Order: sequence, then structure tokens, then C-alpha cells
Amino acid sequence: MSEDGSRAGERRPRRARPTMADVAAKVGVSRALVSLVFRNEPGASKETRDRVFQAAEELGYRPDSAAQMLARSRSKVLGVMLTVRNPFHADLVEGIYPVAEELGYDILLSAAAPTRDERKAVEALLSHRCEALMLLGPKLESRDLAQLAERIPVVVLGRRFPGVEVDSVHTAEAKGVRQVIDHLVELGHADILHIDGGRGAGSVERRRAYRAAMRRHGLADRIRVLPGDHTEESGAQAAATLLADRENLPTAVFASNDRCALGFLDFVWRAGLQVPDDLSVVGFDDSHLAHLSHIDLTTVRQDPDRQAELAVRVVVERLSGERSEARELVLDPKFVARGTTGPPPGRG
Amino acid sequence: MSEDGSRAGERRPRRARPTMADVAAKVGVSRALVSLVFRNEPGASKETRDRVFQAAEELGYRPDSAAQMLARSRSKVLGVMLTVRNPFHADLVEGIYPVAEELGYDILLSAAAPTRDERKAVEALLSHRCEALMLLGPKLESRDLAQLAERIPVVVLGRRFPGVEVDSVHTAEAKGVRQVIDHLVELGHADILHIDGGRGAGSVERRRAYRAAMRRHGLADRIRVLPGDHTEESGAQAAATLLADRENLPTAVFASNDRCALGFLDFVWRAGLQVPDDLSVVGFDDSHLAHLSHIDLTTVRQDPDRQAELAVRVVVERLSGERSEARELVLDPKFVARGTTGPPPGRG
DNA sequence: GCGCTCTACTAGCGCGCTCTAGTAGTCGCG
DNA sequence: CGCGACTACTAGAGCGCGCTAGTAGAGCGC
Repeated sequence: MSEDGSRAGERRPRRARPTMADVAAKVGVSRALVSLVFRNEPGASKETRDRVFQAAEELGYRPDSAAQMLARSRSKVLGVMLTVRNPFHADLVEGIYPVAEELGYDILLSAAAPTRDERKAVEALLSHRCEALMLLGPKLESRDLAQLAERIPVVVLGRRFPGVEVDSVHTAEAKGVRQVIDHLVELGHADILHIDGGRGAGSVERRRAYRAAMRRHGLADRIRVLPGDHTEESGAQAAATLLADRENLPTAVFASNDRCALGFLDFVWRAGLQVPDDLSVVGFDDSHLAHLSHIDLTTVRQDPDRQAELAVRVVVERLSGERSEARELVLDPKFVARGTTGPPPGRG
Repeated sequence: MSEDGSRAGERRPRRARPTMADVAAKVGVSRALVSLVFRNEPGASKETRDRVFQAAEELGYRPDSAAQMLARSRSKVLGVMLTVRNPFHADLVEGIYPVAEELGYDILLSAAAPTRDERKAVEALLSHRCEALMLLGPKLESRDLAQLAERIPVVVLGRRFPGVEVDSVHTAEAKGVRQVIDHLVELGHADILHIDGGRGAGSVERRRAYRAAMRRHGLADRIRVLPGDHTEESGAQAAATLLADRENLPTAVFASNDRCALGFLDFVWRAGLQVPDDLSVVGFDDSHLAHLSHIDLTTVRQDPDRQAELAVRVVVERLSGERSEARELVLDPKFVARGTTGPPPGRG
């Protein structure tokens, strides 16, 4: 790369972005007036407003959010931490934007990834002056979360942190799980296996609820849990394990989430099993993957739009100082029977 | 929600975040010195540095990036526009972070989604003072892109915009496609169908290259293209169409990307076909979905880390004023033969 | 003509930081 | 002892905006 970087920098081929002062000068009014107009505050005549907007348009003026943040104490920015690979997070993000906009907040996204841990993602949001954080299925330790929540309002989505003083919005996992097991039992299943979600969001609750539901149906001795996590890989892994011992196949499999169910399905389809004739499969989330027509996965719907909306409202409410105690919002999930479940083999 | 919002706001239960002045006061030095220390500039003694860092730690001080942006002309922020649902974008984002960090840039993510179009996503990035934009597989019109590129350095990933003066980093689609067809022909295939990628990134090139490669092998009369796009749904759709007329099945299917291939696979697996015995399938991208062990998809690797790295470097180079003409970086793709391709039926 | 209110606008400080142009103090050298 | 060079530090302007406290002028009643 060339050596004349500094000279080139000074040349600044591109004009710096126009400021409020430029707009004001062009219209022939004060900066303050332009500010009023852009904040949509009363105190400017209709004609002036129009002229300001037109001048701004012509100059390509765009309010500088750094300066806005600095000037008002409120930055009006919510920070969202997500895992880019998680499709359910994608659904949540899509639900967050419109509500935030409605309430006048801007959204900043920061991704956690294998090469970028959650702390780093959160750090980035903090230094960008977010007023509050929304954490999508965080895997942080409770201690770290508690510490974070002391500094800044935090809402956690899709995960419970009992004992930590943060707002949280999540699904009543147990209810959904109970409906899954009820549905399967009703169809005639007894050998219902659960693929565990490891450290994933909601896994503990789902596993516990699975055991409880099985016991309630007098199927305590049929309880069978395979280790896994929230990835396709783990579903496939579980399928491989099961197919290695065909004598001992369950008649139904309840995966800890849709991705896991999908991995499982891919594997058994490929192995030539018929779903649901040979085996029923249920997921959890109803991510957009699940209701693709060719998958048509029986699952439990966690309404992401509603979850996102509530989370935004909860955190905004907290920001406006209307509440200081933590709040836990629990949404009812909705069981969705689709094409991957049916009567067990030999009873169809 | 209660009516005393403003009063509550004034009460400010949480202390406002500490500033540089607080740190300076605590150490007993000037703000400027603290600034030096945090920017890691020479001019402060080792002991002072340590004391500053310690004081900052104790106060929980964190530089305010809004103020930083405002004060230096350089914001040191790159804006990334992505589609949250796209797994290949997730791969790219993961590749972007480390390089940006190495070069001292911060990353701001903004998502396009069905409810939030690309213009809006870009607007958000612009008002957050990004110095440059990285657009992942944008679907903008060339005109809009050109207009954008006049205001701010832009690099487009995974897509060509011939005639528009922007930097771009993409794969030599044609090369990859040629290798796909070569591979299939070598295995003995002649009836190779292509599922089109619609308006998706790279689709035009892939379709054209498919036709060209088929002709090169003297298979012009076997060319067959089914409409589709870059989603699982479209792959499944194509599969449904094909299976409706079993007499007329191709022996191999080349999907426009991995997601499409996956949807296709799911459908044909489920229908009881054996892959690759009955049908070979090839994708494009080598997204992390493809190399899941149970999918084991033959595909074309577009190295996302490398693409991400180059894109960041290209845009940073442009920012430092070392170049003003647009640059197009074309990466060689790498064909990856995996388990979804084999000899055509009747020749195995 | 006076005070009053109301609309339409302006002056100017301050948000938390960066950065230029400085000032002390120390050291080495002729 | 004076001078330059270097280290360690500081003063203060200014980045683009929001916002408070103001003003100028019009309209109105008495």
C-alpha cells in the first residue's frame, strides 16, 4: 500500500457530510430551528418546515446519531446481542425492529460467534452507548449477567436466570412439552425419547418437563434421554446412535429444538425410514425452518414476534423509570401438530 | 404505564456512566492524559498508565464511542448490512469481526428483513456514522447502489454490479460451476438439471455458467433449468415438480445454493429416493449447513473467511485514501466432492 | 399607548471526547 | 551556564447536536 496515506487523507476527495449548520445556512435560519424541525417539535411554521426538509434533502443531510447521543442524555439505542447462526434469533430480530421503531428506539446488533464471545459482543454494545441490552438466549454465567444488570437495564429472551435481577421474556417451556407428550401419548406412543438440549436456552426446563410429563402418563420406565444440543449435528448424531440399534428404536422422538429435530430428520430420511409411519418426530421453536412445507415439522410455537415485542416494551418501560424490580414474562407456547407425527408403527 | 415518567427520569436511580474527567480527577491528572493513555499514544509514563487503568477499572469507566466518533473525524466504524436469515451471511460476519478488530475498526450490524428493507438498513448504518459500508449480497438496484457509493465507500460481497463504481469481492462463479459439471459428467451424468437462484447473489452467473459448461460437454440438448431462489422452500418445490413426473427425472441436480439443495434433499429423502444412488445433488456455498456430517453435501466452497477478510481490507485501503478507482476481487472457488454425488443409476 | 399572550424564531452552553499547541522539568553537551 | 532535545504532562478549542432561556413581532383588549 502506498506511502502517501496522510497526504491523500488531507485531500479528502469526498466532501465531509453536511451538518445542521449547512442546512440552516442554506435555508437562512438558525441551527436551533433546523433541530426543532428534525425533532418534529412545535415552534416552526409549516413553510419553514418544508423549506428545511427540502434543503436537507438537497444537501443529503442526515442527522448524526453520534452527536445526537452525545447531546441528549438519552441515546435512544437498544443493543441486541444475538448468535448469527441461530435462526430463531433471526426471527426475534425481525420482530424487534418494528416495535423499537414504533417506540422511537434505534437498534444496534452485535453478534456472538465462536471467534467472538458474548462478553466481547456486549462490550461493543456498551461502548456504543446503548441504553439497554437485549440478550437473545445468552450463555453467560449468572454472575456476569448479574454484574451487567447492575450497570444497565437488561432483558433476557428465551432463557431463565432464576435468582438474577433481570427482566426476562421466555416461553412456559413446561406447558409446551406437556402438550407434546400428551399429543404423542394420545396417538398411542409410549416409547418417547428426548434429545437433550445441553446448555442451550430452555433445555433444562424442557428436559425436566419431559420427565415430569412421562411420569404423569405412567411412563416413568420409558423415559429415555440422549445427550445433544441445539444444533442439526447433534440431532443427526442422536439418529445415528439410535439407528445403530434398530431393535431398540423408540416410536417417537422429541428433540430439544427444531434444528436438532431437522438434523435428526435428515438422517432418518436418508436412512430410508418413513416419518411418521416408522417414527414420529417433534421439535421445539417453530422457527421458520419448521414450517417449510417440505419439512412440515410438528413442533411447539414460541411466538417470536410477540416475544420480541414484549421484550422491547419491558425494557423501554424500565428505561422510563416506571419500574425498578425485575419482571419475568412467561408466554404460553402453542403446540402445532404437523406432518411428522402420527400413530406408532403397528397401530396405524 | 404510570404518568410520572419525567419525575422518575430525573431521579436517575442508576448513576450516569463515569467519564474521562472522573478518571482524571481520581488519578489527579488532566483529561488529556487519560485520553492519551486510552488511545495508547506515547507521552505518559508507565506508572501513570497503570494508575489510570486502575482508576478506570474501579470506576467502571468505558470510553464513550459516540463522543469518540464526534471528536475524531474518523469514526473507525464499518457498517455491515446483512440478511439475518442467510447462513452464508452468518459465516461472512464471523469472518469480518476478527479482521476489523485487527485493523482497529468497530463493526455495526444492520439487518435487512422482510419487514425492513435494505434501504432502511443502510439508512441506519449511515446515521450511525459508519465510514464505509459492507453489503452482503445486496438486492438493491444498481442505481441506488451507485448513488450510495458516491457518498461513502462501499464494498459489495458475493455479487457483481457491472458498471457500478463500487468495490466488490465475489467468487469466480463460473469456475466453480464448471467444476461441478465436469465432476458430474466424469461420473457419467448427462441429464443434469439446474435449479435457478432467481434474483439471489450470483444466480445469473451460475445459470449462465451451467449452460456454457453443458454446451462444452456437448450436452446442449440436455440443458434443463427449473425456476427457484436461494431458499429451502424453492428446492423442495423443485423436487416436488420433478417427482411428479418420475419418468423424466434427471440423474443429477445442481442447485443454485446450499439452502436450495438442502430443501431439495429433504424432499427427495423423504420421498424415499436414495442419494446419490438414485440421484446426485450438488449445492453451492459450502455454508456450514453443507458440511454437517449427515448432509455431507457435494458443493462449491466459497471461502467466507477469506472473502470477509479481503472485503475488510479493500474497504480500509479505500478509506485510507490509497485508491479511488473501484476494485473487483474475484476469488477462486473450490469444488468439494462429498457424499451426495455418485455415478448415475444403472452405471453404478 | 400599555401590558398581555402567542407564535416563530435565536443565542449559546454543554454532552464526552480528540487533538493541537503549548508548558514545566530533566538531561546532556560544549 | 546556556542551549537544544526529550519526556511528561496540561489548556482549551471544537466535533454536531439538544435544549434552556431568551427575543422580536403580531394580535388583542382596554
